[in-house]
This record gives sequence, C-alpha cells and structure tokens, in this order.
Amino acid sequence: MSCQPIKTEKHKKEMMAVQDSMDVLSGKWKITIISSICYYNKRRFSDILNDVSGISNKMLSKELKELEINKLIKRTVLNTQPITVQYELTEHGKSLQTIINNLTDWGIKHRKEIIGNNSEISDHPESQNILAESNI
Amino acid sequence: MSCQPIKTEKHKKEMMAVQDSMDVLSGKWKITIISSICYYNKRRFSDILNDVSGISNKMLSKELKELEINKLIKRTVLNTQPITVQYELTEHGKSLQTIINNLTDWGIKHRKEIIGNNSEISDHPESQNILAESNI
DNA sequence: CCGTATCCCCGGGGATACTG
DNA sequence: CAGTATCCCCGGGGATACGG
Repeated sequence: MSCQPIKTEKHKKEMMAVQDSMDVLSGKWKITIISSICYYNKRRFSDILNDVSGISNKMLSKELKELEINKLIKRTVLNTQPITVQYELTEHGKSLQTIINNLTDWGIKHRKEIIGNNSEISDHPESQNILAESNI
Repeated sequence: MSCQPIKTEKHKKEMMAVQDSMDVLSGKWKITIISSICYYNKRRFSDILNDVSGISNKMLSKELKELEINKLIKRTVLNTQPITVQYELTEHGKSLQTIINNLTDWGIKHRKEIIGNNSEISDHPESQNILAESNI
C-alpha cells in the first residue's frame, strides 16, 4: 500500500477536472440545452424553448449567454423578418457530443433499471411513486 | 426533407432520455460526489466531505440519500468505534464510470481551451478574469 | 463519526409585460 | 421572434448545535 499517496494525488487531480467540467455544465438546464442544440445541429431560440420542457425564456436566455461565454455555443442572428437567432455548437462544444450520447444511453438504461427494481420490491402499482422525484 | 418528422421523433426521445438522466444527476453536487466514490471505490462520509470542496454536511447527507434511493450507491455502516459509514457504487452506479471518465477528460481539455482562447483575445493578465465564474 | 434539527437569509428563478 | 426589465416569492442551502 505504499503507492496510496500517489493514487490519492491522481484522484485529487481527477476530482479537480470533474469540478472544472461542472463549473461550466452544472446549472439547472445547461446539459439539456446543449443536447437540444447538439441533436438538431442548428436550433433557434424558440425551438429550444420548446425542447427543454419547463424552462422560461429568462432562464434560457441566461444559460445560453453563459454557454456562449464559455465558447461552447455560437450565436448567429439571421436576416429574417422578424429576426431569428440560431444557436450551434462550436468545435469545442462538439467535444461534448460523446458525453451527451452517453447520457442519452444511460437515461434509457436507468429508466429500465428503476422500473425493474421497483417491481422486484413490490407488485403494487402505487410503489411506482417511490422513484425519487423523477418528474419535478 | 421528407424524413424530417421521423428525425424529430427520434430527437424527442433522445431529449427525454437526457432529461431522465438529469433528473437523477443534476443537483449542485451529485456528479462530484459520485466521482469521489467512483475514483476511490469505497469512501467514507467524512472523506467525501473533504473531496467535494465547499459542500456542507447537510447537503452531502441529502444528496447521498437521493443517490441511494435511485440505486446508484450503496451505504454500509461499519462496526468501528466510533461508527463510520462507507459508500460505494452499486452495479448500476458503476455504469456511470464512462461518463465520469469523459467528464474528467473534458474538464482537462476545457481548461486548456479556455486559457488558450483568452490569451488569443488579449495578452493582458487581467483578461484571465473573463472565464465565466469558474470559481464560485 | 454520521448524521438530523433548527434557524434564517439570500438569490434562483417563475410570471408577466414591454421593446426592437 | 428574441430578449430585457420588473416584481416577488419560495425554498435551496449555509451555519450552528445537538443526538445516537
């Protein structure tokens, strides 16, 4: 176990890196917004507003701005009447695609997992409510 | 473009899956907590408290409970004096390892990216402050 | 050591209305 | 359509103290 301190150093760096990611990606709607833009390639403000269920225009505007500052998305004003605005991932933003895909796959898997486990615990339909606040 | 509706259906499902993931993983500290447990394999309450800089015992307790309800982590009380509690990933929780690793890699990449872009914009050291609230 | 309970404050964030 | 401004409320979450 003499290698423990070295392992710990490594883990600390890994933890810091995760924190760095979360500084940019946490926030109630960021990941979902990015997913919308990612899957549709180019997406307008009002479209994202629909994609991300529950978000307000105020929050969408705010989070888009933050993502833009962090160079993850690019904002383009189109010469339409009335004006529309298009959002797309930057090259750097596109490096998140893997993560988005993983999260998508995991979401599907998780849904199955939870439903499966619940029916193991009890057959009562009411027990479905146990799944922790999955519909805030 | 007659395939557009089909594509849209697919994207909607993908978006829903991401939302499902985020229902469980969002929350100010969840991902970082999971990372700590993931990298150290088994981790005690007080250790996680140290790993996740800034978190309070109240929040750690709360988020751990939620993760446990969602079957991502397993809680074990050890017969030590005084009592200690150990957390580890469940099998289902381990399926997040890929995502954690990706987030770690991306964090490192992102840090380089932002510093790089900033020095392109300006040589002034003060411009470092532009990086959006990366140290809340 | 591992939490829970209590107090309390601030700001996240919704609803609505307005401008370019 | 895209976004900003204003108002306002509720609960997230910190600090502290205590119990098992």
